[in-house]
Amino acid sequence: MKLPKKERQSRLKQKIFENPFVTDDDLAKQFNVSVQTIRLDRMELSIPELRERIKSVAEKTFEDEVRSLPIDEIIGEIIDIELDESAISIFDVKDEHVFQRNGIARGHHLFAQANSLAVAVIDDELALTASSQLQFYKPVQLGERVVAKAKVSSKDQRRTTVEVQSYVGQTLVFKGDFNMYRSTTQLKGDE
Amino acid sequence: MKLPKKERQSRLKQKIFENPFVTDDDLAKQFNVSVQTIRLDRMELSIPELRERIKSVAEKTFEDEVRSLPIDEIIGEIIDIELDESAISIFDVKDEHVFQRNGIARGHHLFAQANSLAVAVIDDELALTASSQLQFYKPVQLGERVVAKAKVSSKDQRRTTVEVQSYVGQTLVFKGDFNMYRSTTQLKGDE
DNA sequence: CTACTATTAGTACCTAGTGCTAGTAGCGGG
DNA sequence: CCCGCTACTAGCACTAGGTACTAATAGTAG
Repeated sequence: MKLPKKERQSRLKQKIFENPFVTDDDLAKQFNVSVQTIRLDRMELSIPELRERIKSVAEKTFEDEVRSLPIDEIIGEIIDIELDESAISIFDVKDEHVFQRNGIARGHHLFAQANSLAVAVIDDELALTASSQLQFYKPVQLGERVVAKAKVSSKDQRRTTVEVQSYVGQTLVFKGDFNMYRSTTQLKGDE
Repeated sequence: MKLPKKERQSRLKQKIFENPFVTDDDLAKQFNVSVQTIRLDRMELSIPELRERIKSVAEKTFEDEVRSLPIDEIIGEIIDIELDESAISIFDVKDEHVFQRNGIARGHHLFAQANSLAVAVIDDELALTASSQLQFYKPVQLGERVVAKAKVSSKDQRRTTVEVQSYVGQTLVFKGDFNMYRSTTQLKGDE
């Protein structure tokens, strides 16, 4: 019934990573061992206690000044924004964003960063992407930092056009033209 | 030296808003009153204790984080594939795919499903998206099942064009034309 | 003087731990 | 068969940052 130590510890690590809000007691019950064993495991794995874990998660958000902006659903970190004008975000390419076999960032992450930024820059209750044209100029590699710059290029009653250009260093790697619906009533289009 | 009650309470509120990580003890020293007074004030103002405050901040971040990450797995489930010909995948729209405020699926998930499918249908070691044109016809709602159908429409030495159409029931909700690079050598383009 | 508010003090209890000591169960080697 | 080792368990004292409650005191208004 009980797992070997190594197995338990690696699962423990995973569990806590997935849900840092879990107590030692919960874990002890899940793994069918004593609380003490869980604590020994945490020591060995250098995993801090529940409250410290929660605190560090909270500190991360809190330190981000951008948290006050209505940006709770953004891919990448917004570092500058002028509503209905322009915005800049950065996105660090990590393991989970790339193809395992060649370390190239998957396209939808670049799209997601650009599209989120296009949504964020629009100063309206609702912003949905109606259509877009994308160009992927150069593969982005693991570890690179993508800087996306959005500019509102035109605006009428219902629609706004946002141009997003993403760079790695000085190199243009991606460009997207987003045609966005605005306003409070949703008719067509997505996001 | 000591402030009147009302004044102290409004400053207390402000202090805690600015820095939710402050303890009652700290506050008591700052306002030069007893810890009990601070606690009575918090009760009257319905401000939760330190740990609860930290926890709620952490929960907010954590939910945002897990929301932006799971774009990684192969998006949608491939239910039929004929290499270099066509493919079909399904994608169920869940909580984590939609905007909280209106339950509409975020565009990059539809893009990700379509783009993954375009990559999958190509019978080559490497397939990267060079460019694409997207149309979002209708918002997709939480709980809906999106069926994406990919068709290879043209093919030459280096490039393949894949048309993907996504449906909810009989309704076309999304269309994407993907211009893909193939082969083992990577030159330009992403994914 | 009494009533009332604001404040302070102190106690028991809570959670989710740390840090420590001690004991046991199972296994391999000599 | 005992020795030593690892893994696990158990218990106790203590901690922070509280809750919930009772009681006492100071000041002020009627």
